[in-house]
Amino acid sequence: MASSGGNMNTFMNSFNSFSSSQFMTSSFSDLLSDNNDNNNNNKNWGFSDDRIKSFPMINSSSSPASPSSYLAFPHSLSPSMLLDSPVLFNSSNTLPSPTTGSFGNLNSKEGNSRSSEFSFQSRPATSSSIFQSSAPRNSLEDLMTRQQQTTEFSTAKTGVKSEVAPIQSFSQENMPNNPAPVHYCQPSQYVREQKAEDGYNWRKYGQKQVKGSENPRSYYKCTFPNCPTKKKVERNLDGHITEIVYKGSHNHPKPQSTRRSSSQSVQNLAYSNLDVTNQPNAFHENGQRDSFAVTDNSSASFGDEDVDQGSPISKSGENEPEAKRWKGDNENEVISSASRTVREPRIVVQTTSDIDILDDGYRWRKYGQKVVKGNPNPRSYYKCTFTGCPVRKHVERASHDLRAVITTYEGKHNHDVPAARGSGSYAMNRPPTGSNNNMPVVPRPTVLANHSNQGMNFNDTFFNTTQIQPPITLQMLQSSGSSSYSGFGNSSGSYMNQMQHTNNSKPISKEEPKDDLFFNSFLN
DNA sequence: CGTATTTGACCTCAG
DNA sequence: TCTGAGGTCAAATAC
Repeated sequence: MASSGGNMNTFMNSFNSFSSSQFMTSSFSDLLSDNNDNNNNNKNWGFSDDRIKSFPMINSSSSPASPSSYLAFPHSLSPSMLLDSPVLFNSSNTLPSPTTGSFGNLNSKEGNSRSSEFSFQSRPATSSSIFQSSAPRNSLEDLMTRQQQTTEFSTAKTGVKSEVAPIQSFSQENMPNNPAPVHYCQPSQYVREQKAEDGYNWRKYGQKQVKGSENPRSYYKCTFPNCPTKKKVERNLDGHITEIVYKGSHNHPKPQSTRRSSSQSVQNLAYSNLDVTNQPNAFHENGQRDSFAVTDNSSASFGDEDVDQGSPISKSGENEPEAKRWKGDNENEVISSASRTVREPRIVVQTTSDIDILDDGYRWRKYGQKVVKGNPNPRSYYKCTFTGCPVRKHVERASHDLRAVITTYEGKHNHDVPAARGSGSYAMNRPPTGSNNNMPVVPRPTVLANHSNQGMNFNDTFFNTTQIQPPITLQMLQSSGSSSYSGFGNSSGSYMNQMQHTNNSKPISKEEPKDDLFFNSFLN
């Protein structure tokens, strides 16, 4: 925790600003409650390396990621749902979003022919307009100011000044009622669309065969001028994305144009149309304002999913030694956003954040907790509070890295993302664009996970997503969202307590007997 | 013809 | 210091 304290602080600062204006306390509490367990401070998160990968994807054959899989989804399921789904993308976000990955990522060149397009091309104009229009104009500035006012944190590890944790928001695509028809593109077609998968435009700048994996890894950069965000995508032989890792955070809003044109000019146009002022969330890694420090939270297009994975909340200091490797260290592998590859000092954003778990946009009710073998950290179990929704998830921190959080989803939501509590606006995760800018958004899992696991055995059914999250995040959330929380410095234990507190305090529907059964079934 | 992708070489860093 | 692996560059190529 200490190591990431700086980051958390940063994030918190941002968060605080949010809380005052845009955030709903209730939302926070929800978040908090959801993440309670995540707060564990244990340092040992015994995850295998595999699990740690940022975006664990899905099996190619049945993975949601595959175009075919998507096609299989009922129309009733919006892309957002998919996104929401647990796929952590995330980090990545990024996943259920799966991958937060992003659907785009789904489009793989390899293995896919261009003939088919698989992408969510059109986003309902309505939704986008709705969300984006409401953002407060000065929110960004306000936020910045607050950040400055807030105490500066330095990252313990690096000693670097606190970085701002970019907040992500979810895109409208997650919005329920999203009328926009989902267009599934054939793999081949979406090749170029791929950039848009997560709502941003990407340019591939490299590909390499990674040792130990037969899957080629592709490297992408955000095409937005001066945007440091990068992502690497691994696809299996079938062309399905198996892993997506985002690095850095976007310093600009997502392009609004629904159709991602491959041409740069078009992209620029789209960007230019965005009202940057509405992107308050922009955080600078240094905690300073930057001309472009705006994080696109909003965008959510799809997703959310993607969530921004690319725009992770926190980041690990660029200088942070630990955060530097996204490869080698299993601990940081998934997580780490700042890799040595990052040459720009500014890139400090990590792919995922602790918050992810919290904010997949859905409401969760904790129905169990258990310490599983191999990981001293308790695993919380949550159930979607939406009536009739069978989705469950459990969250735990990696034993080896507090920042890494593994979120596993089971089933798929049979409803859209609920609106934020207490506010007429979007779910906390998906703040209205306008507001969303202000709202700290939790990055989603980067990878889109397959939601269609219902009916599977507990162990087999859940999708695992690993996220690295700055430990701070949760606390930040608590403090910002809930008045009762103590400062950052709290020990993990206190943190947990707080979390629990939150849960209890918020209105919770009665637990269903089946929950218990469910819980018991795997407990035994 | 412009833009994006491919791909081999080069760079950086951890062990 | 060397080596290997991952990440990036940039010319060539494809679209």
